[in-house]
Amino acid sequence: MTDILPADDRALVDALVQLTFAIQAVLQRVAAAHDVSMIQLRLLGILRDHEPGMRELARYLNLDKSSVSGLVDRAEQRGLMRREPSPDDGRALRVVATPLGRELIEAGAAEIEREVFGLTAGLSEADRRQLLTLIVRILAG
Amino acid sequence: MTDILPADDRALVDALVQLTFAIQAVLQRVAAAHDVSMIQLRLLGILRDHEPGMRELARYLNLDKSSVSGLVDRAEQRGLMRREPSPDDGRALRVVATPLGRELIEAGAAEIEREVFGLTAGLSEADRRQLLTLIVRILAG
DNA sequence: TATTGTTATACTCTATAACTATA
DNA sequence: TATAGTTATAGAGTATAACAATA
Repeated sequence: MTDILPADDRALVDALVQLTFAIQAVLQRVAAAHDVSMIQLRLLGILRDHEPGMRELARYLNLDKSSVSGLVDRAEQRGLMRREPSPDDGRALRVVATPLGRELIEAGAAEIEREVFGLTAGLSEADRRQLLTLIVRILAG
Repeated sequence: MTDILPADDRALVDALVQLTFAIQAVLQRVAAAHDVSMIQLRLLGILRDHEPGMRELARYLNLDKSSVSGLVDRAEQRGLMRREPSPDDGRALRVVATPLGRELIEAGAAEIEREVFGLTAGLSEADRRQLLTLIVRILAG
Protein backbone atom coordinates (compact mmCIF):
# COMPACT_ATOMS: atom_id res chain seq x y z
CA MET A 1 0.00 0.00 0.00
CA THR A 2 1.61 3.24 -1.11
CA ASP A 3 1.75 6.56 0.62
CA ILE A 4 2.14 8.71 -2.44
CA LEU A 5 -1.48 9.82 -2.75
CA PRO A 6 -2.96 12.54 -0.57
CA ALA A 7 -5.38 11.17 1.99
CA ASP A 8 -9.03 11.60 1.14
CA ASP A 9 -10.59 13.11 4.25
CA ARG A 10 -13.93 11.46 3.72
CA ALA A 11 -12.29 8.09 3.24
CA LEU A 12 -10.47 8.53 6.53
CA VAL A 13 -13.67 9.43 8.36
CA ASP A 14 -15.50 6.50 6.80
CA ALA A 15 -12.69 4.16 7.79
CA LEU A 16 -12.68 5.44 11.35
CA VAL A 17 -16.44 5.04 11.68
CA GLN A 18 -16.36 1.56 10.18
CA LEU A 19 -13.57 0.60 12.55
CA THR A 20 -15.72 1.86 15.40
CA PHE A 21 -18.59 -0.38 14.36
CA ALA A 22 -16.26 -3.38 14.04
CA ILE A 23 -14.90 -2.86 17.54
CA GLN A 24 -18.32 -2.16 19.01
CA ALA A 25 -19.47 -5.43 17.49
CA VAL A 26 -16.69 -7.22 19.38
CA LEU A 27 -17.66 -5.54 22.64
CA GLN A 28 -21.30 -6.37 22.05
CA ARG A 29 -20.51 -10.00 21.34
CA VAL A 30 -18.33 -10.40 24.40
CA ALA A 31 -20.95 -8.76 26.61
CA ALA A 32 -23.67 -10.99 25.20
CA ALA A 33 -21.49 -14.06 25.76
CA HIS A 34 -21.59 -13.17 29.45
CA ASP A 35 -25.27 -12.32 29.32
CA VAL A 36 -24.85 -8.65 30.11
CA SER A 37 -25.31 -5.48 28.08
CA MET A 38 -22.42 -3.38 26.81
CA ILE A 39 -23.22 -0.65 29.29
CA GLN A 40 -23.15 -3.14 32.17
CA LEU A 41 -19.79 -4.44 30.95
CA ARG A 42 -18.51 -0.90 30.76
CA LEU A 43 -19.78 -0.20 34.24
CA LEU A 44 -17.95 -3.27 35.54
CA GLY A 45 -14.85 -2.09 33.71
CA ILE A 46 -14.92 1.10 35.72
CA LEU A 47 -15.31 -0.83 38.96
CA ARG A 48 -12.18 -2.77 38.11
CA ASP A 49 -10.05 0.16 39.19
CA HIS A 50 -12.45 2.44 41.06
CA GLU A 51 -15.05 2.48 43.81
CA PRO A 52 -17.01 5.44 42.52
CA GLY A 53 -20.09 7.10 43.90
CA MET A 54 -23.27 7.22 41.85
CA ARG A 55 -22.62 10.75 40.69
CA GLU A 56 -19.07 9.92 39.66
CA LEU A 57 -20.36 6.90 37.76
CA ALA A 58 -22.89 9.06 35.98
CA ARG A 59 -20.10 11.39 34.91
CA TYR A 60 -17.87 8.55 33.68
CA LEU A 61 -20.68 7.02 31.67
CA ASN A 62 -22.15 10.33 30.56
CA LEU A 63 -25.57 9.36 31.90
CA ASP A 64 -28.07 10.93 34.21
CA LYS A 65 -27.76 9.84 37.82
CA SER A 66 -31.23 8.32 37.67
CA SER A 67 -30.13 6.12 34.77
CA VAL A 68 -27.18 4.93 36.83
CA SER A 69 -29.52 4.11 39.70
CA GLY A 70 -31.33 1.70 37.42
CA LEU A 71 -28.14 0.19 36.01
CA VAL A 72 -26.73 -0.46 39.46
CA ASP A 73 -30.10 -1.79 40.67
CA ARG A 74 -30.12 -4.45 37.99
CA ALA A 75 -26.44 -5.31 38.35
CA GLU A 76 -26.86 -5.56 42.11
CA GLN A 77 -29.82 -7.91 41.67
CA ARG A 78 -27.57 -10.10 39.56
CA GLY A 79 -24.92 -10.09 42.24
CA LEU A 80 -22.33 -8.26 40.14
CA MET A 81 -21.83 -5.26 42.41
CA ARG A 82 -23.09 -3.73 45.62
CA ARG A 83 -23.65 -0.31 47.12
CA GLU A 84 -21.70 0.51 50.25
CA PRO A 85 -22.14 3.57 52.41
CA SER A 86 -19.44 6.17 51.98
CA PRO A 87 -17.29 6.55 55.10
CA ASP A 88 -16.92 10.29 54.55
CA ASP A 89 -20.30 11.47 53.40
CA GLY A 90 -23.60 10.30 54.80
CA ARG A 91 -25.37 11.08 51.55
CA ALA A 92 -22.96 9.24 49.29
CA LEU A 93 -22.38 5.63 48.31
CA ARG A 94 -19.49 3.68 46.93
CA VAL A 95 -20.24 1.12 44.24
CA VAL A 96 -18.04 -1.95 44.54
CA ALA A 97 -17.72 -4.99 42.27
CA THR A 98 -18.45 -8.33 43.92
CA PRO A 99 -16.16 -11.32 43.29
CA LEU A 100 -18.69 -12.49 40.71
CA GLY A 101 -18.61 -9.13 38.98
CA ARG A 102 -14.85 -9.14 39.07
CA GLU A 103 -14.70 -12.59 37.51
CA LEU A 104 -16.99 -11.48 34.75
CA ILE A 105 -15.03 -8.36 33.89
CA GLU A 106 -11.65 -10.10 34.06
CA ALA A 107 -12.84 -12.79 31.68
CA GLY A 108 -14.58 -10.26 29.44
CA ALA A 109 -11.55 -8.00 29.30
CA ALA A 110 -9.31 -10.90 28.32
CA GLU A 111 -11.70 -11.85 25.52
CA ILE A 112 -11.91 -8.27 24.33
CA GLU A 113 -8.15 -7.98 24.31
CA ARG A 114 -7.78 -11.17 22.35
CA GLU A 115 -10.52 -10.38 19.85
CA VAL A 116 -9.65 -6.74 19.27
CA PHE A 117 -5.99 -7.60 18.93
CA GLY A 118 -7.10 -10.26 16.49
CA LEU A 119 -8.52 -7.53 14.28
CA THR A 120 -4.96 -6.36 13.74
CA ALA A 121 -3.77 -9.80 12.66
CA GLY A 122 -2.86 -8.49 9.23
CA LEU A 123 -0.50 -5.86 10.60
CA SER A 124 3.18 -6.20 11.30
CA GLU A 125 4.68 -5.35 14.64
CA ALA A 126 5.93 -2.08 13.20
CA ASP A 127 2.46 -1.32 11.84
CA ARG A 128 0.95 -1.86 15.29
CA ARG A 129 3.48 0.45 16.88
CA GLN A 130 2.67 3.08 14.32
CA LEU A 131 -1.06 2.63 14.79
CA LEU A 132 -0.76 2.94 18.55
CA THR A 133 1.28 6.10 18.17
CA LEU A 134 -1.29 7.66 15.86
CA ILE A 135 -4.27 6.77 18.04
CA VAL A 136 -2.56 8.00 21.18
CA ARG A 137 -1.98 11.30 19.45
CA ILE A 138 -5.63 11.49 18.43
CA LEU A 139 -6.81 10.74 21.94
CA ALA A 140 -4.41 13.29 23.38
CA GLY A 141 -5.83 15.93 21.02
CA MET B 1 7.03 9.97 19.42
CA THR B 2 9.56 7.25 18.72
CA ASP B 3 9.03 3.86 17.16
CA ILE B 4 11.92 2.10 18.82
CA LEU B 5 9.94 0.32 21.50
CA PRO B 6 7.92 -2.81 20.78
CA ALA B 7 4.19 -2.18 20.83
CA ASP B 8 2.38 -3.21 23.96
CA ASP B 9 -0.57 -5.26 22.78
CA ARG B 10 -2.78 -4.27 25.66
CA ALA B 11 -2.01 -0.62 25.10
CA LEU B 12 -3.03 -0.95 21.47
CA VAL B 13 -6.31 -2.62 22.38
CA ASP B 14 -7.03 0.01 25.01
CA ALA B 15 -6.28 2.76 22.53
CA LEU B 16 -8.55 1.22 19.91
CA VAL B 17 -11.41 0.85 22.38
CA GLN B 18 -10.98 4.38 23.66
CA LEU B 19 -10.97 5.68 20.11
CA THR B 20 -14.18 3.79 19.52
CA PHE B 21 -15.84 5.49 22.46
CA ALA B 22 -14.64 8.89 21.30
CA ILE B 23 -16.10 8.38 17.84
CA GLN B 24 -19.33 6.92 19.19
CA ALA B 25 -19.63 10.01 21.34
CA VAL B 26 -19.43 12.16 18.22
CA LEU B 27 -22.12 10.10 16.49
CA GLN B 28 -24.29 10.27 19.58
CA ARG B 29 -23.90 14.02 19.82
CA VAL B 30 -24.69 14.62 16.16
CA ALA B 31 -27.76 12.39 16.37
CA ALA B 32 -28.95 14.18 19.49
CA ALA B 33 -28.41 17.55 17.81
CA HIS B 34 -30.97 16.43 15.25
CA ASP B 35 -33.20 14.94 17.92
CA VAL B 36 -32.87 11.36 16.76
CA SER B 37 -31.18 8.30 18.21
CA MET B 38 -27.98 6.83 16.81
CA ILE B 39 -29.86 3.86 15.45
CA GLN B 40 -32.30 6.15 13.63
CA LEU B 41 -29.38 8.09 12.15
CA ARG B 42 -27.80 4.85 11.05
CA LEU B 43 -31.07 3.73 9.53
CA LEU B 44 -31.29 6.98 7.58
CA GLY B 45 -27.69 6.46 6.51
CA ILE B 46 -28.68 3.20 4.89
CA LEU B 47 -31.62 4.83 3.13
CA ARG B 48 -29.22 7.34 1.60
CA ASP B 49 -28.09 4.74 -0.91
CA HIS B 50 -30.70 1.99 -0.69
CA GLU B 51 -34.42 1.32 -0.69
CA PRO B 52 -34.35 -1.85 1.37
CA GLY B 53 -37.13 -4.09 2.50
CA MET B 54 -37.75 -4.64 6.20
CA ARG B 55 -35.91 -7.93 6.23
CA GLU B 56 -32.92 -6.45 4.42
CA LEU B 57 -32.89 -3.59 6.91
CA ALA B 58 -32.92 -6.05 9.79
CA ARG B 59 -29.93 -7.80 8.31
CA TYR B 60 -28.01 -4.55 7.78
CA LEU B 61 -28.66 -3.41 11.33
CA ASN B 62 -28.31 -6.85 12.86
CA LEU B 63 -31.71 -6.55 14.51
CA ASP B 64 -34.84 -8.66 14.61
CA LYS B 65 -37.41 -7.74 12.00
CA SER B 66 -39.86 -6.81 14.75
CA SER B 67 -37.36 -4.29 16.11
CA VAL B 68 -37.08 -2.76 12.67
CA SER B 69 -40.87 -2.52 12.46
CA GLY B 70 -40.80 -0.31 15.54
CA LEU B 71 -37.88 1.80 14.32
CA VAL B 72 -39.57 2.46 10.99
CA ASP B 73 -42.90 3.12 12.73
CA ARG B 74 -41.41 5.89 14.80
CA ALA B 75 -39.35 7.32 11.96
CA GLU B 76 -42.40 7.29 9.71
CA GLN B 77 -44.45 9.11 12.35
CA ARG B 78 -41.77 11.78 12.35
CA GLY B 79 -41.92 12.08 8.59
CA LEU B 80 -38.37 10.85 8.02
CA MET B 81 -39.21 7.84 5.84
CA ARG B 82 -42.13 5.94 4.41
CA ARG B 83 -43.05 2.39 3.52
CA GLU B 84 -43.89 1.73 -0.12
CA PRO B 85 -45.26 -1.48 -1.54
CA SER B 86 -42.75 -3.55 -3.42
CA PRO B 87 -43.52 -3.71 -7.14
CA ASP B 88 -42.32 -7.31 -7.37
CA ASP B 89 -43.57 -9.00 -4.22
CA GLY B 90 -46.96 -8.48 -2.66
CA ARG B 91 -45.64 -9.34 0.77
CA ALA B 92 -42.66 -7.03 0.72
CA LEU B 93 -42.12 -3.31 1.27
CA ARG B 94 -39.49 -0.81 0.30
CA VAL B 95 -38.44 1.74 2.89
CA VAL B 96 -37.68 5.12 1.36
CA ALA B 97 -36.32 8.30 2.94
CA THR B 98 -38.52 11.36 2.63
CA PRO B 99 -37.01 14.73 1.67
CA LEU B 100 -37.04 15.60 5.37
CA GLY B 101 -35.18 12.40 6.21
CA ARG B 102 -32.73 13.09 3.43
CA GLU B 103 -32.09 16.59 4.70
CA LEU B 104 -31.43 15.25 8.16
CA ILE B 105 -28.97 12.60 7.08
CA GLU B 106 -27.13 14.90 4.68
CA ALA B 107 -26.66 17.48 7.40
CA GLY B 108 -25.78 14.85 9.97
CA ALA B 109 -23.26 13.16 7.71
CA ALA B 110 -21.56 16.49 7.04
CA GLU B 111 -21.32 17.18 10.76
CA ILE B 112 -19.96 13.73 11.45
CA GLU B 113 -17.36 14.15 8.75
CA ARG B 114 -16.30 17.48 10.13
CA GLU B 115 -16.21 16.39 13.76
CA VAL B 116 -14.53 13.05 13.25
CA PHE B 117 -11.98 14.63 10.96
CA GLY B 118 -11.52 17.20 13.69
CA LEU B 119 -10.36 14.45 16.00
CA THR B 120 -7.33 14.07 13.75
CA ALA B 121 -6.45 17.74 13.95
CA GLY B 122 -3.14 16.94 15.62
CA LEU B 123 -2.00 14.71 12.76
CA SER B 124 -0.06 15.72 9.70
CA GLU B 125 -1.27 14.90 6.23
CA ALA B 126 1.27 12.07 6.08
CA ASP B 127 0.02 10.75 9.43
CA ARG B 128 -3.54 10.69 8.14
CA ARG B 129 -2.50 8.82 5.02
CA GLN B 130 -0.72 6.29 7.18
CA LEU B 131 -3.69 5.97 9.53
CA LEU B 132 -6.09 5.42 6.65
CA THR B 133 -3.82 2.75 5.22
CA LEU B 134 -3.60 0.92 8.51
CA ILE B 135 -7.34 1.02 9.17
CA VAL B 136 -8.17 -0.11 5.67
CA ARG B 137 -5.90 -3.08 6.18
CA ILE B 138 -7.61 -3.89 9.48
CA LEU B 139 -11.04 -3.69 7.91
CA ALA B 140 -9.93 -5.82 4.98
CA GLY B 141 -8.71 -8.49 7.41
C1' DT C 1 -29.11 26.17 50.16
C1' DA C 2 -26.50 22.74 47.71
C1' DT C 3 -25.42 17.98 46.95
C1' DT C 4 -26.18 12.84 46.72
C1' DG C 5 -29.09 9.68 45.56
C1' DT C 6 -33.87 7.49 44.66
C1' DT C 7 -38.47 7.17 42.70
C1' DA C 8 -42.30 7.97 39.41
C1' DT C 9 -43.18 8.39 34.80
C1' DA C 10 -42.70 8.12 29.94
C1' DC C 11 -40.40 6.95 25.95
C1' DT C 12 -37.07 4.31 22.81
C1' DC C 13 -34.99 0.14 21.72
C1' DT C 14 -34.86 -4.77 21.66
C1' DA C 15 -36.17 -9.86 21.41
C1' DT C 16 -39.57 -13.73 21.44
C1' DA C 17 -43.74 -15.65 20.11
C1' DA C 18 -47.88 -15.66 17.67
C1' DC C 19 -50.14 -13.87 13.90
C1' DT C 20 -51.62 -12.34 8.75
C1' DA C 21 -50.91 -12.27 4.00
C1' DT C 22 -48.54 -13.54 -0.03
C1' DA C 23 -45.40 -16.76 -2.69
C1' DT D 1 -44.80 -24.81 3.36
C1' DA D 2 -41.88 -20.82 3.37
C1' DT D 3 -41.22 -15.89 3.40
C1' DA D 4 -42.25 -10.75 4.47
C1' DG D 5 -43.97 -8.22 7.69
C1' DT D 6 -46.84 -6.81 11.99
C1' DT D 7 -48.50 -7.07 16.69
C1' DA D 8 -48.53 -8.27 21.64
C1' DT D 9 -45.73 -8.55 25.36
C1' DA D 10 -41.89 -8.00 28.36
C1' DG D 11 -37.72 -6.07 29.76
C1' DA D 12 -33.47 -2.94 29.53
C1' DG D 13 -31.86 1.62 29.08
C1' DT D 14 -32.55 6.53 29.20
C1' DA D 15 -34.10 11.39 30.64
C1' DT D 16 -37.02 14.68 33.32
C1' DA D 17 -39.14 16.05 37.36
C1' DA D 18 -40.13 15.62 42.04
C1' DC D 19 -38.57 13.91 46.22
C1' DA D 20 -35.72 12.63 50.82
C1' DA D 21 -31.65 12.89 53.41
C1' DT D 22 -27.35 14.87 54.45
C1' DA D 23 -23.81 18.63 54.11
